[in-house]
Order: sequence, then structure tokens, then C-alpha cells
Amino acid sequence: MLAIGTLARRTGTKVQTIRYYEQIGLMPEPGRTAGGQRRYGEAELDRLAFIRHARQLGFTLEAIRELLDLSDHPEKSCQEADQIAGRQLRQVELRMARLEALRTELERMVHECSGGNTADCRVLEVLRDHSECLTAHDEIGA
Amino acid sequence: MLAIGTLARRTGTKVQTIRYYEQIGLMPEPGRTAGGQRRYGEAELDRLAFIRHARQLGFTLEAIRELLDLSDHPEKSCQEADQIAGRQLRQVELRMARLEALRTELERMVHECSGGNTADCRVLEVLRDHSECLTAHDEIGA
DNA sequence: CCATATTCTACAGTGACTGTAGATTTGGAG
DNA sequence: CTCCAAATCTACAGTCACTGTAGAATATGG
Repeated sequence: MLAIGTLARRTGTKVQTIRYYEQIGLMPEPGRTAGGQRRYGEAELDRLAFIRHARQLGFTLEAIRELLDLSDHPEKSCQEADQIAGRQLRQVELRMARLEALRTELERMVHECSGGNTADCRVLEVLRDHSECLTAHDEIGA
Repeated sequence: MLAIGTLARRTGTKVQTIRYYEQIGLMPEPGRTAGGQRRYGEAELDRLAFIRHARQLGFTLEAIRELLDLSDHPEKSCQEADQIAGRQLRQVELRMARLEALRTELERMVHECSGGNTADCRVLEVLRDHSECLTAHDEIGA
């Protein structure tokens, strides 16, 4: 029987995060000791590891909820899981493309800055005038 | 004199976002009509455009606050602005490296999925067992 | 003058946690 | 068995950068 702290250490999760997952229904309500502390088994450890790994791959908790549901029903078609992963892949590719545009622009800003005073700072100048940008970077939160 | 909606349209910002920027002190309190509606001038338009552009480049509002402060004092050294931009560049590069690792892993997952049922779905299998990953992807929120 | 569009304030909600306060429980040493 | 420090408990507020909502007031064109 594993205490919540052990589970946390083994999966690289904060204790509060585990309780949060329980609260939103991603993790099941575990058994309790007489004193009211949570005790977990191996199944819960595996489930939490699954969740954390999916988070590391950038899946949202909603997507993870679906993946866990699929994983709980081995007779269901794999197609859905494949679609979720495919969607995630396309999102990652999109974010990379956007970041690439940002990188180019930032590099240019930094390299062109000659180090005088802010009156003719290249960094600030580019920020002031969008038309100086070579690449398009229209979305926020890329 | 520009109404808040005009400012919003011209800069691609939501009206509430402009009020939010005012609330946190990023935008100044503008003049008001007799009826209490906000009216802006060109200076505010420029300032908002600066903010939005910096947001598109991924700067946090805190970094933008510093950049605006530097921009307001043309006699200060450019060095600080350069450092902020450099920091942002390194962050973007880090995020790109992480996303690259994710992309590799997701691609592998999706391509190896043969389309049976979830019992032997490659996507779910990889999520279940971290050791199957070829690349390291340790940080969440990359 | 009136209808419609815009703006106002104030507050709650988002996602995915993280942090805090104050009380209780647990596990091991003596 | 007693004591103590570490871990855990609940409940709630805070983070970031917005976004959405309700209900009232204001502005504008016909």
C-alpha cells in the first residue's frame, strides 16, 4: 500500500497534483487508512504514470481522459486513439512552425542591436513597428 | 478620439483585453467622455500595438512591462532590452528542442499503430511504458 | 425620437496546476 | 508506551493571460 507521497515521488508528480487529478475524476478515489489518508496500489501507480507520460507529450487532460477511457476498454477500436495522437502530432508541428518564425525574428532583433541607448535600440524599434518583421507571426501563444 | 472598440479592431485585440491591460497597469487610464466611455489617442494605439506585437513574439506581460519602461526612457542603455530579447530567444530555442523530441515520439506512435483494437494499440502501449520512448522528453508544458 | 450597436462595471471561468494555513495522522526512536 | 518530526488531511486562494457573462448605461445614424 503506497502513500500519496510515494506515488508522487515515483511518478515525478506533486502531491497536490494527484489530489487535483482525483478531484477532476482522472484518478479514482483510493482506499483510506483508519485515519483518513489515501493508500494506493500498483494499478493506480500505472494509471498516474500513463497520465504523466501523456502530459509530457503535450496531451491535454481532456485528451488523456479519452485515452484512458479507451485503454480501459481493450475491445474498442484503436482508431480513436490513433486519431487523438494524430491530432496532437499536427498541433505539435503547428507550434514548431510558429516558434521557428519567432526564433528568426528574435535572432534578427538581438543580432542587430548595436548596444547604444534605447532611443535607437533595434529590439524596441522592431517591437514598435510590425512592418519591420520579415516573417509572419500572427498567433499569440505559439 | 478613438473608442475602445476601434482600438481593439485596429490592433486585433479584444475589448476586454484592453481593459485588462489597463487594470494591471500596462495601459494608462485614458480620458473619458461625459458618459464615462474611454477615449484614446494615437499614443495609446502605438503602445497597445507594441504590447500585442511583443505578445506575438512570446514575451510575458512582465517582460513587456520592462520593455515599455525602457522604451519610455530613451536615455537608458539598450543593454537591458537586448538581454530580455536574448532570454526570450533562448526560451524559444529550448521550447523548439523539446517539441522536436515530442514530434519524433508522436510520429513513431502514430505510424506504428496498425489499427486493430485498443488491446494492442501502439499509441496506448507507448503511453503506458515510458521506457519505450527513444527520446527524452522530461519537462511538461514544452 | 428611437432603435441598434457599443460600452460600462463587476465578477466568474479557463487549464493545469501550485501554494498556503492550520489541523490531524503516521512511523520510528528511545 | 510516549514523543516527535515528517507526512498527510481539507479547504481555499493564487498563477498567467486572458475570455465570457449579465445587466445597465451611453452613443450614433436614420
